[in-house]
Amino acid sequence: MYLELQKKLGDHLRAVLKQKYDLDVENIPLEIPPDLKFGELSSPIAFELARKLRKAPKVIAQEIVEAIGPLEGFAGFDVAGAGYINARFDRTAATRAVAGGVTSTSSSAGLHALVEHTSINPNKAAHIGHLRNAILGDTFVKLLRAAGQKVDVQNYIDNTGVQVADVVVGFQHLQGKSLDEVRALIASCEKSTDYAGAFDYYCWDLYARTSQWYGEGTEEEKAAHKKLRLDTLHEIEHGGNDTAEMSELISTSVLRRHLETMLRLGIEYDFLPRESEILHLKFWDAAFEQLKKTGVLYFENEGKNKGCWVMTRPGAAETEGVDEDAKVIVRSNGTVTYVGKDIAYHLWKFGLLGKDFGYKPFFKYADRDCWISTEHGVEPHPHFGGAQAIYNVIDSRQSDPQANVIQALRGMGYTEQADRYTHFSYEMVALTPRCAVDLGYDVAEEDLSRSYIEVSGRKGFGVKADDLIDKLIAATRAETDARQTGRDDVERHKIAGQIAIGALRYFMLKYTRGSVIAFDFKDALSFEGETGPYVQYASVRIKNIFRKGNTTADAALAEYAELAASDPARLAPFFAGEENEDIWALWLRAARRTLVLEQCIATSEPAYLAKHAFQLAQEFANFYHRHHILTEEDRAKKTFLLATAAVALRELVLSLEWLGIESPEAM
RNA sequence: GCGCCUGUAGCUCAGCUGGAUAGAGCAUCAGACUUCGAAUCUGAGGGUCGGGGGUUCGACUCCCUCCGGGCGCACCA
Repeated sequence: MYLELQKKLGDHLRAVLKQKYDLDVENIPLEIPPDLKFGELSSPIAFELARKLRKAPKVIAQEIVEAIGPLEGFAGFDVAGAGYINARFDRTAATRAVAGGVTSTSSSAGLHALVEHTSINPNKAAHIGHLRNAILGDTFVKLLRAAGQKVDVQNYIDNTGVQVADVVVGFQHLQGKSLDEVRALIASCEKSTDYAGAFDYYCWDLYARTSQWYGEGTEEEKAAHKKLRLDTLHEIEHGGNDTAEMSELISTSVLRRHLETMLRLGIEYDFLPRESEILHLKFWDAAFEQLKKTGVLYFENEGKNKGCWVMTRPGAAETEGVDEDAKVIVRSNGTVTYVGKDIAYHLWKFGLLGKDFGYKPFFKYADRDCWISTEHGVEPHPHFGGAQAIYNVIDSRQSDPQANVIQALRGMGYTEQADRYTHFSYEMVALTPRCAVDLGYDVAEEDLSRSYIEVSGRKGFGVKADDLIDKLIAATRAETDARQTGRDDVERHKIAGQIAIGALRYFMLKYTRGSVIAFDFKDALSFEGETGPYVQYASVRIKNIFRKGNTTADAALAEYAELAASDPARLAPFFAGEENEDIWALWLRAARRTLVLEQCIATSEPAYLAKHAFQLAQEFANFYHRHHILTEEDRAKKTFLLATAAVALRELVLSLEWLGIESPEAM
C-alpha cells in the first residue's frame, strides 16, 4: 500500500513540475519522514530545485503544494521546515486498503531465477558458518517467490575436490581402511540415534586429523603426505577405481546428512549439481570453444604465464605487451583451473552452454524429490538451468573468482546475463574467544584479545550445526515445559522446535550481510529482545485474543470492512489525534510490506525484512499494553481494535513465513 | 604493493537512492503481573558517528587523506 501511494505521488509530482516549471525530473525523492507529525511521505525536492529556479526552497514548496490539487488516497499536503513537502494519507481509505490486503504485483514477477546456496564440501558436518549461508539463501528464495518469481534452488556439490580427498587419505592412510570397511562404517553410522555418532561427525574429526597430519614429520615425510594427497585427488577426478568409489561413498553419505540437517530448518533444494558431472560430461570443452571464439581467452606466449590460456582480469588497465597479471584459466599442462570450470557451469546456469546434466532423484521431501546430477540420468526428469537471473550465496572471500566469471560472461557478449549475475556475498561466522574457550578449544594467546576467531573445518574448529540446533531445542523445551503445562508431549515438542528454529533463523538474519557474526551461545540462545521468539510471541498473543474472543482474524477484518463501508465517519476518530498515533503507526507499518520486500530483493538483503518483522512486533506489543481489546465496550471501537490486531497478525505471520519461521499456536 | 570490506552508546548491531531531533537489542539502575499469558511493557543514564580536510542549502551517508581491524590478490579447489 505504501509503495503504491509512493509511486502515485511520485508520478503526480513529476507531472506538476512539468506543467508548472516545464521541468523533467526523472527521480523525485520521496522518503518516509522521521516523525508522523510530518505526515506519511515527504519530498525534499524543493531544495534541489532552489538553485535552478533561483527561488527559496520554501517558496518553491509552497508553489508546488498549491499546484498539487486533490489526489486520491491523500488527505492533504503542506510545507514544513525549510521547504519539505509533506503528504498526509487519507487514513480511512488507507486502513480500508490495508484491511483488504490489496497489493500490487512486483515488477520482477514472472522472472526465472536460480539461487545457489549451502554448497558445503561433502567431507564433514555442517557448522554455524554453513548455517548462515543456507539460511540467507533459503530466505532469499522465499522473498523472490513472494515477489512472484519462479525460482530454482541449487546446492552445488564439490564431490571431487581436495577436501573430500583429504578424508579419503585419512581413511586409507591414517586408518588403513578398505573400501568395504568404510562402507560398513557408514552403514553403522547411519543406524546411530544421535548426531555424535553420525558419519558427518566422524568425518569432522578425521578431516581435522588428516589436515594436521600433512604438516607432521620430517620434510621428506611432509612431502610424501602432500604427494599422497595429490595422487588421491587425481584418482578421484579420474574415476573408475577404488579410491574414487570410496570418495563417492563418503561424499554421498555426508551430503545426505547435510540435507537432513538443513531440513531441520525447513530448507529444501530442487537440484544438486555435482562437480563430478561437470568433469565427466565435459562441460569445460564446450565452454573452452566459446571462450576462444569470442577472444576472452588468449594463449600466452611469453612471461610467467607462458603456455597457458589466460583472461584479462576485471578492471585491469590496458597494457602494452604481456599482461603478467592475467588470470590463468588453462594451465600449461593443459588442465583447467577452478575458475574455468566455474565459467562452464555458469554458462549452463544461463542456458548458454549447449550441454546438460543427467538427472536422477536423490532425496525425498514430504511432497517432492530433490534431484542430483548424474552422467546417465532417468527419463522423464525436470530440467534445471536456463535461468534469467542467478544468485550465488558465497562468502565474501570468493569475490575475486566470482568477478572473474562475470567478466568472462561479459566478454563473451552475454551482457544481460552478466548484469543479472549476483554474487550474494556475506561475511563469515566466527566464534568469540570466550565461546571458543568454553567449548574447550586451545586458543592461542594472541587470539584471546581479538573480537572473534574464524571457524575452520580444516582445523575442526567451530560449532556444528546439529549441536547448535539440539542446544536450542533443549533450551526452548525447558521453557515450554514450564509454561505449557496443559499440553502433551507431542505439542510441547512441536512448539519448542518452532521456537528454536525461529530463534536460529532470526539470529542469522538480523545482521546485514557485510557484518561478521561473532558467535556466542549467550546471544544465540537468547529469546528476548530482538529475536525470533519475540516476534513469534507477538503473533501468539494475537491468536490468543481471537481465541478468547471467540472470533477469527478474518471475521474481524470482514466486520471492519463492513463498518468502513457503511459508516466511515464513525471510524475516523480511532486513528486520528495524538493519543491514537501508535495505532496508526501500526497500520502504516503493516502497509510497508511490499515496500520492504522490494527493498530486500533490490539490495539482496533479507535483514531488512527481519527488522521489519521485529518493528511490527514491537509496535504491536506497544498497542497491546495500551489498549485492552476484549473488554472494550464501544462496539465500533472494538471492531476497529480487533481489525488492528488482525492486520498485525496477518503481517507478522507473513513476514515470519518469508523468513522461514513458523508462528506457533502457543508459547 | 594492489583490490574489496569495515570502524556509530559499555557490548552486539540498524540507519532506504545525501535530508528534519543519530536509533534498536543486550547489559546497568528504577518501576509494572487477581487483566487478551511478564519469552512482555514503562522510565533513566549512556554518542567528538575512528581523526582531519573537501563537495553541498544540508554529510553517519559522497570524494581525498591518515589511523585502526578483516579478507582477498596461485599454473589450490
